[in-house]
Amino acid sequence: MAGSAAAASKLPGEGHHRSTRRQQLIDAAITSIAEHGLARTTVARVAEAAGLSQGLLSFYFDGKQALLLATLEYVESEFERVRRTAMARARTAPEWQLDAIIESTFDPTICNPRYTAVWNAFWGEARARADYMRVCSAHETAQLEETIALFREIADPNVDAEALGTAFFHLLDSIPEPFDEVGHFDLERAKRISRAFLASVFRGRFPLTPDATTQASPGEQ
Amino acid sequence: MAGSAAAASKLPGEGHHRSTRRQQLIDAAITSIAEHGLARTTVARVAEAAGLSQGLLSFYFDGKQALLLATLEYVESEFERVRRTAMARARTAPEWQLDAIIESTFDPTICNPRYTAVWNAFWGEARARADYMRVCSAHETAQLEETIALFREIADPNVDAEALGTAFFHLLDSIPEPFDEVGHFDLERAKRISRAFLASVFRGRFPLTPDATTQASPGEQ
DNA sequence: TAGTCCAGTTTGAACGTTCATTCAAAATGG
DNA sequence: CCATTTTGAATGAACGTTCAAACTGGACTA
Repeated sequence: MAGSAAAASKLPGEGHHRSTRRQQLIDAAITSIAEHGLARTTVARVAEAAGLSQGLLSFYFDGKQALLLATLEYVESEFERVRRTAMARARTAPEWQLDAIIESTFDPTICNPRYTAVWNAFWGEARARADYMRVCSAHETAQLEETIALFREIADPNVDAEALGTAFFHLLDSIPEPFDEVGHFDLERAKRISRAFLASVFRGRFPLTPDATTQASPGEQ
Repeated sequence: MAGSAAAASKLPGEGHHRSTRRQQLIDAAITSIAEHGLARTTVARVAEAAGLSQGLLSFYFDGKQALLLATLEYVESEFERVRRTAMARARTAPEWQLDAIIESTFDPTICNPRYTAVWNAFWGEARARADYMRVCSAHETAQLEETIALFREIADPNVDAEALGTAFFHLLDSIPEPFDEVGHFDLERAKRISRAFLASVFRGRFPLTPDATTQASPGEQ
């Protein structure tokens, strides 16, 4: 029966291709932003990058601004997803959680010129647009506090966990920035610097070694 | 003869008001960018903020883009000027130089919503515009290397001066970012965190005490 | 099976808006 | 009186959105 679960629930533009097309347009928006910047990203350019006509953008999104916001939200969700996955896989000890943060931050899935260009471009306009600011600042606040919490678990009482954690957060947040300057960014170098930071600040706890018996406090010589 | 050193050297639009008007337009551009963002900064808005007619912009600058680039260069030069002044005044020991960097970075002359909004907005578009990128990346590179050099002078051999210096640089660079989020930013808190970072990383050398033997410097306890 | 129908999808040109630039004319002031 | 400065409306280019028309493919009928 019900030959048409489809027909019954179908609003205009709600066919099975809908989410595919939306993602296609988001990918095209990312391409355009990475290639031409946010200011020069036009409906025509997005449509061209997607291989679709201009009119489709307003068919699948409520205008250009809605697509741009969806693009920002998509990139943010990818950042979040990769990080959550890495932290869930890692041991629960704070040292390993921090290592998972490093590994996920510089995972090429999210740390690549396309995504960092998008994040950077929106961040630059976020001051002037409440909708961008909502996404950007929620993301940064959550990650900053998560990082500081881990630092608090590790830090001696005679160092300032908030200051060190904040610096570590901004280190990871900012290193990928000069991506296109050289056209290529060395992710391994970024990880090395980040780990060197932890090793310098928490001598004895870093670098990590895969031994450890119980809670995973790694050995040090 | 020579009644006019003026007339002889005067190109069109080169009267004595020229630099005043240019600065007036730059200030208006800063106002517009801080208030509406770079994307929504139009010739009309800049002219209105300056209290001048639209046509004057193209009279004193080679179009809107030239004004925007001049605005970025002006803000960058202010950053540079305040920093250079502070470092020249401070003792030459690397600890005091780092303290001067903190003090100048969070000097309200340059660390205010207007200037950070401008810097942030241009930085967001820099990937896509070579002229913005030139200014932004030269600035950041110079300051990053200067910071790392100071860290090298202080750091033990068993810590990574580059990693720590890079983190410190990005800490100072990024803290002012969420300026408009709260509409107000606590510069004293920023300085406290920055100094706490140095004290945590270089225990024994920070916090600074005004003793020391050599040259003069401001008292602080 | 072949033919018909139709909701869903796609096109792209037309439209109206916004914007930077231009420039003839007016204003300014020494 | 004239060089310099300022005005602001006109101009044309660029852009986002709209929408009538065309197209698609699966479902239904004969």
